[in-house]
Amino acid sequence: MARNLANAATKRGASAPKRNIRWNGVSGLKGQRREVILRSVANVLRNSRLSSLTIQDVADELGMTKGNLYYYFKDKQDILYQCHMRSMEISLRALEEATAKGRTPSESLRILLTGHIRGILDDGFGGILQTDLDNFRPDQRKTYVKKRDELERGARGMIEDGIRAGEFDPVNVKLTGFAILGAINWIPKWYRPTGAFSPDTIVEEMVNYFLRGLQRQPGASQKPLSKKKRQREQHEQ
Amino acid sequence: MARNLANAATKRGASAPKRNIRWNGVSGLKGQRREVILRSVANVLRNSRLSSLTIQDVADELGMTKGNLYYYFKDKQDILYQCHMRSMEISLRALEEATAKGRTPSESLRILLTGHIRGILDDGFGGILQTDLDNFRPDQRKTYVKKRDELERGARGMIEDGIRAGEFDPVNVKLTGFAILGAINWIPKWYRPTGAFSPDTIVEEMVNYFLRGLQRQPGASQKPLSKKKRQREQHEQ
DNA sequence: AAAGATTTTTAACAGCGGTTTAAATTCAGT
DNA sequence: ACTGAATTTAAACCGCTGTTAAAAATCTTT
Repeated sequence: MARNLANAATKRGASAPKRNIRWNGVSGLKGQRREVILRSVANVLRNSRLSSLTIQDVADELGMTKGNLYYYFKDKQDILYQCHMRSMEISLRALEEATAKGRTPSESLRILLTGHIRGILDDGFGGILQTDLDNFRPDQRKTYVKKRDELERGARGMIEDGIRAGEFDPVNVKLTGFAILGAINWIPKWYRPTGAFSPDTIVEEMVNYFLRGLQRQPGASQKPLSKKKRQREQHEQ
Repeated sequence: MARNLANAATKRGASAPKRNIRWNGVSGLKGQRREVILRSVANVLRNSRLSSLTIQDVADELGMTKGNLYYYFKDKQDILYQCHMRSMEISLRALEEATAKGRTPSESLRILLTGHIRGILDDGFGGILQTDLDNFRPDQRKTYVKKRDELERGARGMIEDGIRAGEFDPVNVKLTGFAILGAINWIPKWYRPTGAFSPDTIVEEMVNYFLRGLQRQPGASQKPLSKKKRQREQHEQ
């Protein structure tokens, strides 16, 4: 019964029991198992809804006792936080790829949004986005919000670039960004892996729609962009 | 101390204490107070986040004890359900207005989305949308989902009409509908009444963006709409 | 002022779910 | 096989929060 986690962890990597690292490092054995647990949370998240995400559920999914989870994580909040970060990292990778040189704003934005959506659909951490950050510890919230802002700023930057380049209509960058990212964040609410729409279809169709709304209309009036008045931030959580 | 609710209820309507109806009707005294309570939930929802929406909070907001709430509602679930319905009714009113005769699809859709967003921003029940329907009683869920589907079908219908009329691009109606409504449902996550954006601005900017993404591009290829293959429903909650 | 219904409070209950602790088990290395 | 470290379990704890029941207070009517 004590092999469950180990089994899960080494399921893919043959049966080689050779483990030379034993300490508590990021990539140590304990660290690996932490990842297994987090992936398991993602699984639970896929099926049941967030409101019923209980420590017990996660333990059941793994076939271990809930007490054991506290050997790997400080508390539930910590687990949730880690999930948030995993999810965010995937999206930030997409941002990185998107901001590579030599792309038009449309191309960049398409890559970013595609990667962002795929991350939500594929890795299963999407559902975590519904959680609010209220019971994060200050440092956790700070770290997470920083990265989230990075993502949002990235998306907004591309929209701005597109407007400046005359490729996009002069929309309100911030609100349009909220609209796009909000629509994406909402996906886990209706998406079901067994449903009618494949991730490919969803990505294709949604990203197309998002971009079409930005594309400059030939007959549109050219409003002068950027009055440069830094509007106060409106974004609590 | 027993006047709190009454005070709140009659705050606006002068100090006339005449109450001829006493029974438990929809519009009876008890019914009126129920509305006051629900509005109070909306207030709590505006400030704190949903995860911390506790019966105690609601009672505090009203200046009464939590036990008293059970004189007006069966249980917490019931309260939440009522909030859902209030919120939905507002949106359905917008749908009704939007589907009046003699409007183009764009016009209809604009009215619907405007009313829907305004409802979320103004009445304060928007935050309730984050809740999942898991712990609804079957009948509650059925009733609510029926109305929600009505709203979604309404929106989709307008998109379809627009495509048929050559006014909109031939998008995937369902997914585009998810995108639009999802973006709207997400609004309570970032909107703050004291923030930089007024409801007017938000409505204006978002609805414009949503419609621009639908508008037929002059050079776009005309895909034949409606293969009529009823795709399986993908929408659990 | 009294009676009866309505409304509110008080206080206690109950269960769920996160957390802790110590004991038991497993594992790696000798 | 033995030892100590790493891992897991079992069981209990505990606080929070929804809920209930009965008593107290208030209001309405006569």
